[in-house]
Amino acid sequence: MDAAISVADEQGIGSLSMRMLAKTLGFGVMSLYNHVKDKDDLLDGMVNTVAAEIELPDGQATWKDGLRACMISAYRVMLSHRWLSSVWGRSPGPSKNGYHEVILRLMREAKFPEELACRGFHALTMHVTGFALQVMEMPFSNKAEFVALGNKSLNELDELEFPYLREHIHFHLEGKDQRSDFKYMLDLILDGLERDFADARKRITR
Amino acid sequence: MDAAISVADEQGIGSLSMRMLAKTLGFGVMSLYNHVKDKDDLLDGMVNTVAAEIELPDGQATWKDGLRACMISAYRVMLSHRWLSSVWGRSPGPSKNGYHEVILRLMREAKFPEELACRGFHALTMHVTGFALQVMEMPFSNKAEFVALGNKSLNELDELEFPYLREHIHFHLEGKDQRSDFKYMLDLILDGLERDFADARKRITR
DNA sequence: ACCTGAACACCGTTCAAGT
DNA sequence: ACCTGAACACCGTTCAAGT
Repeated sequence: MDAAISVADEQGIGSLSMRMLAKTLGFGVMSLYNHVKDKDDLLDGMVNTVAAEIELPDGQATWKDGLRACMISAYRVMLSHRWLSSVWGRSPGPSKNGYHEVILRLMREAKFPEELACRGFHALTMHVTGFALQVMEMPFSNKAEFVALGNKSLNELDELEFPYLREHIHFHLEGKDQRSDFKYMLDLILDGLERDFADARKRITR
Repeated sequence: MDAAISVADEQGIGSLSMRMLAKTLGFGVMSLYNHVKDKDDLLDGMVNTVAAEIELPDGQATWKDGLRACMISAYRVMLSHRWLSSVWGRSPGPSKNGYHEVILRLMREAKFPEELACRGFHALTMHVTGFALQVMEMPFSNKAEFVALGNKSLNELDELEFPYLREHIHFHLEGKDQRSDFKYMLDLILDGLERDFADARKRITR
C-alpha cells in the first residue's frame, strides 16, 4: 500500500502497474493479489490512506474557520499527491467518510438548515476536488515547462484573432498573478454561505 | 474523428482503443496512423471538434449575461460528451482558444482591469471544467445506480460515528435536492466579480 | 496463508511491405 | 498517398501448481 503510494507520488499514477509494483517490492506479480482483490481495490486503499492526511478541525472552531482550514488542508493533500484528485471519486472509505462527516457536522451544529448544509457541502467539496483536478490536469508541472508552453502559444496565436488571450498569457508570463484563485473562490463560497445562513435565520426568527 | 467521438460518447473514453476504432471503421489498425499522428493527436482533435459546440454569445450581450450563457453552454457540452472534461486540459486547439478569447473579451471590453479579468477567467473556467470533472467522476450514472449506492452506504455507515453523513444521504435519497449547485456557484462567482468590478471602478474614479 | 510462472486477452506503436 | 499484417513491449487477470 505504502509502496504503491510512493510509486504514484514519484512516477505518477500512469506508471503504477501491478507488474512494476510487484517488481519494486521484490515479488512476483501475482503475489499482490493475496493482499488486494483488484487493481481497483488497490486504488481504493491508496485513496483511503492518504485521505487520512487531511487535518480535521477540533471541536472549538467556528463553522467558517473550521471549514476554511479543513478545505485548505484537503487541497494541500491533493497537491502533495498529484494522482489523488483523479481517483478521489471512487467508493468512499472510512477516512473520506470522516472528512465528509466533519464538513456536515460543522454546518449542522452551527444550526444550518439541512438544505443549506447540503448545498454548502457540495459547493465546498466540488470546489476542492474540482479545482485540484483541473490544476493536476494542466499540461505542465513546473515553471520552465509553463514558460515554454506560454511562449509556444504566443507564437501560434494570431494577433488579430486572439488579442485578449495573448494579453492574458503575457500577464501570466510576467508573473503578475500573485494571488491564489483557490482561496479567492473558497472565500467566495464561504461568504455566500454566511449570507444565506443569515437570511435563513432571519426568516425563522421573524 | 467523428467516429471516434461517437464511440467515446456511446461506450466511454475507456473503451476507445485504436484497434477497436479501426474495426468500427472497417480498416486495419495501422490505417489510422495515416490520418492521425498519435492517439494523443486523435484526442486533441476530438477535444477541438466538440469544443466548437460551445455557443458563444453575440456582441450585444452584457459581460455578465454573456459569461453566464457561455459557461452554461460549455457545461452542457461537457455533460453531453461525458469523456470531454477528462481530456479537456490537453494542448489548446483553435475552438478552445476561441472560447477562451470570448471570455476574456467580454470582461476586458466592459473595462475590467487586467488583473480582475485574469481572476474571473480562471474562476469561471475552473468552475466549469472542475465541476464537470467531478460530476463525471461520480461512481454512478443513473438514478437507479445512485439509489443503490446510497442505500449501500447507509448500511455501512455507523449511526453514532456518521450521523450527519447519514442524514445527508437520506436528504438526497428523498429527492429534496432540487436546485442546481452548478448554477448556484456560477452566480456566486459572477456576483463576486460584479462587486469587485464596482470596487475597482470606484477606486479609479476617486 | 502466501507465493509463483505460464497463459489469455487486451493495449499503442514501429517497421517493412504492399498498392 | 494510403493501406496492411507481423512483431514488440507493454497491460490486468485467471488458473493450476507449488510451499
